[in-house]
Amino acid sequence: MKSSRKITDKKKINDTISSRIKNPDLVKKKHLLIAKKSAKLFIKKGFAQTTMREISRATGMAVGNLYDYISKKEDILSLVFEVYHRHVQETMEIQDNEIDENPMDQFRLFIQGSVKNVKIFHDEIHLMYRESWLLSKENLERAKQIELTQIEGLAKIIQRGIEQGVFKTQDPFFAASMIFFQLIILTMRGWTFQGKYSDKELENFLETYILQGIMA
Amino acid sequence: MKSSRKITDKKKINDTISSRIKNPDLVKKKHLLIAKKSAKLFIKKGFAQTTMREISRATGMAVGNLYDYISKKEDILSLVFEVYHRHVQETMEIQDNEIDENPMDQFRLFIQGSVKNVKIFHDEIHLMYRESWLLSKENLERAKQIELTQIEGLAKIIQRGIEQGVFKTQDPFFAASMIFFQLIILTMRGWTFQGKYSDKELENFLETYILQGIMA
DNA sequence: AAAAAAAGCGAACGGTCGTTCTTTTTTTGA
DNA sequence: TCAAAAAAAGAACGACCGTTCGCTTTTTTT
Repeated sequence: MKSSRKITDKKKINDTISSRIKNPDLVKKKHLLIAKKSAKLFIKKGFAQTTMREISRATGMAVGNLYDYISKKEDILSLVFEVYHRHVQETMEIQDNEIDENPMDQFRLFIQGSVKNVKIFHDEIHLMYRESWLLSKENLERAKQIELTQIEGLAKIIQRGIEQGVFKTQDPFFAASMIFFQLIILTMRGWTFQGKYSDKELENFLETYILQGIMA
Repeated sequence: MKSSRKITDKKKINDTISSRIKNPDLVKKKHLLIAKKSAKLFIKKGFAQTTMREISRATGMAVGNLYDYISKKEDILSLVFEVYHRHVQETMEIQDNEIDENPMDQFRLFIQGSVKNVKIFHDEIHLMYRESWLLSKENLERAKQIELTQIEGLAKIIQRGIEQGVFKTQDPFFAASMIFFQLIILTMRGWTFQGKYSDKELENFLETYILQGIMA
């Protein structure tokens, strides 16, 4: 029997990764597997330094089989970002449901939630800030957009705080951006504080410092 | 005549890069050339994605000749960092000569000087934050140490400001770290502000925001 | 000016990488 | 139950990478 597998068989389903496999549930399952296992490797060794053979070993899938689910190595990096972004957006939606609180409480809640998220996704965030520039133009644009949405959400909280006189800052979006970056500092420069402060201390310092930056 | 070039000929002069070439001035000159040209390539394509052949073309040196001045590709990354660090330390020494100012002025001077430096070395800083983790243990340790020294310098200024009642913060070193990170964030996430603010506006916002974080 | 030393050169080597190809195994459905 | 479709497998391919080696050219020394 002639093989039915030609490169031209690969489908481009909307804006997701192309795949030769027919069963969409299977594709979703394997994409998640590939993303999770690869993320660990990328974090440890970097994207460029991780080989397809290593990914094959980590996922338990043969190299040829991997290429039934992706079309190039870069697709795997996109998959990793996709999985992380999906999670972020899900937790964002939960936060959005609590809009009628007062700005101060909402702000603290946002900070605390973010700190928790940063802790959980420490490695993934580090990876994204290290290697997002390797993404294709479209995928990079999408990553930027998601970050922007998050910053704008925080800016809105600050804006309401200014209107009610509890916060004070020259520009809410600028302040939101700075706070956003301050939140991820632990991810990128953790070693600066290594051994100097306890986790609790660090969290406390961070929240106080951020607050002082926008308090009226 | 038998070639006198054996790998074992290479000298390890103290803690610098090993080289087969005898003339130290020539080594220094070529190391600088290699570092400057490679930095540009690394910034554009990343260290792992830049080939020795590209570095050869950019420097005008044959590949074999490059290896007369280094012993492995990673040495070139170290060279790039070395050149940048030397510059940073030089500008730091100038700033240290002005210790008897009042803390507020000194602080502003520090911030303005840093902003200027960040602007000049935008690409190099970006590169270092992206790829420092590829360095060998010793070189990474040295990079960390230099950053730490800078932070401690800022912390000392803040400390004096607290003693004189102009600044107020829970922990000077923590505050200094946060400020330091805020200063370089523009390098990494410049696109967040792209088209939103002018350069002058950005500088002004940044200084004001940082100041508010530690003002009494 | 000749010999020795130093510096420069680029083809060639061995290995590894991403990707493809063909075959084998498993699943599906009539 | 068995043939057709789908999925999995891994050997093979070709390109390219970092590095080396032996040679040539240039500079220095006597």
